[in-house]
Amino acid sequence: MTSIETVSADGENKPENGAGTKSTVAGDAYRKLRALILQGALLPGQKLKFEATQQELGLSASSLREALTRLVSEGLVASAQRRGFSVAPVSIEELEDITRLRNILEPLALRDAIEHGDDAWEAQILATYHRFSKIDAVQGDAPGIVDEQWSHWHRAFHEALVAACPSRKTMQFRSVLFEQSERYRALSVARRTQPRKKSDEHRRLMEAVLSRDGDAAEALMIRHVTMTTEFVIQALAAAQQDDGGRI
Amino acid sequence: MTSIETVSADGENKPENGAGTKSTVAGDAYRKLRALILQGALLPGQKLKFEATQQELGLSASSLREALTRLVSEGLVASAQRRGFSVAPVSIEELEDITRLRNILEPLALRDAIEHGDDAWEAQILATYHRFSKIDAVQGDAPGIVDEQWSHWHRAFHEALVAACPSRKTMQFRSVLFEQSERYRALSVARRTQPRKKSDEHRRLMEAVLSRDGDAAEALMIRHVTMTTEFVIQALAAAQQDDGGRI
DNA sequence: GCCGTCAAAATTTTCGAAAATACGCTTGGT
DNA sequence: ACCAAGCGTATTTTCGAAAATTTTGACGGC
Repeated sequence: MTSIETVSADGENKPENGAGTKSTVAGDAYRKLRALILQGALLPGQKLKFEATQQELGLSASSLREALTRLVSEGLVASAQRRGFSVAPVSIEELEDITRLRNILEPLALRDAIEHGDDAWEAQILATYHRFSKIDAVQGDAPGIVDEQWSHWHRAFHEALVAACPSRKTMQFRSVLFEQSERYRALSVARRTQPRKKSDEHRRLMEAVLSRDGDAAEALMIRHVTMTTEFVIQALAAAQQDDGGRI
Repeated sequence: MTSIETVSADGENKPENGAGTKSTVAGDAYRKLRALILQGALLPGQKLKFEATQQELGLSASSLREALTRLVSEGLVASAQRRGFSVAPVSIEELEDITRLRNILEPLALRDAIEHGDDAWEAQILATYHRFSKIDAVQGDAPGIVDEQWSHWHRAFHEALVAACPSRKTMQFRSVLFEQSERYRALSVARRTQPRKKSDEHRRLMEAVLSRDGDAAEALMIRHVTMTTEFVIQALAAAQQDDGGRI
């Protein structure tokens, strides 16, 4: 048995692993579509017509269907039987639901990681934080722009924090929820009118984790997740007034 | 917007809804395969060759692929890139992982349900418990037989208990974990040598829930989940000695 | 005798077109 | 003028075969 494909987000498959990666058409489509949805390029509710989507990604119906099926089970795409697929709708209620569960699973994973983490785990946290903080510091304060690099390292950092958690299931669910949250954040960023205000939440979180202070880490994590959601809700609510609820 | 297909187990789609159900080939295959895996007819690790599986279910490669993809994301099937699919392997560690998370999510959903449940919810609990208890009382004590009816009403009862929980995400994850647990239980039943000993756990659980006693319900639920897992582990460990770990 | 290489066979993955279904529009009736 | 039914079009779903990849087995060199 070689490499079992995990259900979701394996962080990032490097373009090369040994003798050249073997990607699949359906897998590529899945990742591409996921990226488009996560960065808000495809809007919630938008219909994903086969012919158009197919052409855009350059693949056959069956493969596209496979990719979409995968996204459905991750909650990023909705499927109406025999009426095709569409980008999953968003709602403040759903975001609150996601947040509530995240506030349970993230601390759970974090405490596990703190308990089991080794030197490599610590190093990885430091490394990803470094990358993230550089980008975070530089990142343009111009609203309305979804920064791919920022998202990437933000995710990598959060992933690194909990990477030492030995529970596969917890990690899996956590990852799905994180992803869903990210979509909301991206949507709110795209609609944001005020510049983002930077914070040192991530640094403090990292420090608590590295000093193996479970209680502090949990508190900071919950605060981080909760506050992020609050900002997102504000931005979405404001945008919705202009939109007339278009998203 | 009519009916959005949910990610997993909608309990059971009735054969008729209004003007005749519209099933899809891929969806049927998905349900059929899932049933086979859950009742242990397909053994863990077993390769799911396309030609054979396709013929058995009578469908094309693409549709089968779609069904398998769905099962992968529910953790019942494993996919090795370009080397096809196989029934997800089992391990005591995984079962313990599943159990640990279930012991968090089930009580969470249960407390929510107790808080929000209305008369219809109570009625449904009573109804499904009635069906379940009848079958549970009669059920042959002969080991080695997986009773479809028992499984069905057992699941329905547990689903009914938490049905009033308003958190979609919690319900979704709970459902996935319940399903995975069921597979382990089925596998242990098939290998069980001693007759099952009946208990009144379910009745007491129901009573606590209906009397809206969250603490008692939580305690009973955790006990139920934990003890079930312990039995399963015992049976699997015993069987593994004979098998030489074949499953 | 063992290892690496190459080709045949088995298997999975992908495609492009056919079948099935839903949608919208016109038409005919009241 | 309004509704229903029927028909053509748009769209999704399914199929069966082609393409790509892995596995197997045999051969020849070391």
